[in-house]
Amino acid sequence: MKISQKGLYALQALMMLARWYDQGAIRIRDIAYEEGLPEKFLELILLELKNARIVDSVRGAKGGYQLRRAPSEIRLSEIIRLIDGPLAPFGDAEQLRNLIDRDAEHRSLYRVFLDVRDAAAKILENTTLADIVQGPGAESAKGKSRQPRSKKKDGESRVLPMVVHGSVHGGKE
Amino acid sequence: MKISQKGLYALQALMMLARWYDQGAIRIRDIAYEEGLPEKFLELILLELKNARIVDSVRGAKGGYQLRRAPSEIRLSEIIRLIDGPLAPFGDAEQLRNLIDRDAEHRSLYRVFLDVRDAAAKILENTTLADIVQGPGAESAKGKSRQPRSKKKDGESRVLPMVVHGSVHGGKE
DNA sequence: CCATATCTCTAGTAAAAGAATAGAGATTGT
DNA sequence: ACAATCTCTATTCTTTTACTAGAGATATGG
Repeated sequence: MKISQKGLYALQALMMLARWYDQGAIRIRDIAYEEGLPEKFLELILLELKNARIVDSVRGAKGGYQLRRAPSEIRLSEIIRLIDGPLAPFGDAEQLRNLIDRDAEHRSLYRVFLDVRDAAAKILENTTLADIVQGPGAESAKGKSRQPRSKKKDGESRVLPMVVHGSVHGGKE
Repeated sequence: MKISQKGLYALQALMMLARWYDQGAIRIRDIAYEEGLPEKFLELILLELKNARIVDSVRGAKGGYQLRRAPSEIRLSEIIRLIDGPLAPFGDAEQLRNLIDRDAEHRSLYRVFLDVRDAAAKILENTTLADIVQGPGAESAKGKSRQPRSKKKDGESRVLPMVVHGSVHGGKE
């Protein structure tokens, strides 16, 4: 399994959308600017995420993108599979299982590949966007709580990114 | 981490050499034929493995390749790193650690990547060629013993591959 | 010491994937 | 109507992948 630049961009964009979950649509331009991503390329990525029903778009002026589900319902595995393909280091899980069944000579090699895939899948299936952002979209469903999230009382304190230039609709514009 | 065709070829070739460990050098042509690999391409791969001191070559007539160390001393991680690069799904371990230190915004994402890398590394570091072949090179140092190896009394029974066409020097030719 | 079998090494190459860029079209808010 | 946005198709440039070709070096056997 390999995460491409495109895959990283997708994850960064989604992390940003997760931080602003439920606060309105955000323009491509703002995501690109804030995350430092190539705008036109990001367009294609968001379109793909939209077709996969991970994000929703609002067209026209004041349009933009937003998450379609809560950050805690979006697993990293889903995003990576979509953008970069299967999690297995070689072929995909089904192929590997077939090879294990049919190719006696290399069976145990493929078994190792499958083990690696399973290990990666386990982590990526169990990590959601909520697990890797702080912000409105945080608070994971499962008590994973990787870095002990800062004890801020939540309610005020929403300074966060996007101050210099960009904006969220409903924000300061 | 992604295993390329080339990486798979390397592993297949090494598995074959492991099966015949300590039984003399084997020609590129025989490895290619038995494993069904493109000969000229395999040449390059073996050369690379040689420069990395994983295999040894014998030049001239009756020449060929053989493992330089016991199969139980050759970890899959070493081979894959050589042919396909770092085990991390993005960048390499050091890069990821740097990003975790410096990029607060995406820290936890990179942490996940590092977790995935660690999980893959753990498996691949702990699996040697001896773990994935049966033959003279088997019997791993560690009691991993993935598939309960067939209870053959060892001593006779060495029919194995390479009958129709190929040959090992010291074999039937 | 010649002929042959092998590994060694440098190039080259065709196809695919990766990483964008360009621009016209469709929708919506004001 | 008009500007701001997303939508969609095409094109381009670069890198990587997966090979192939062929001349050179070295050892064996007769």
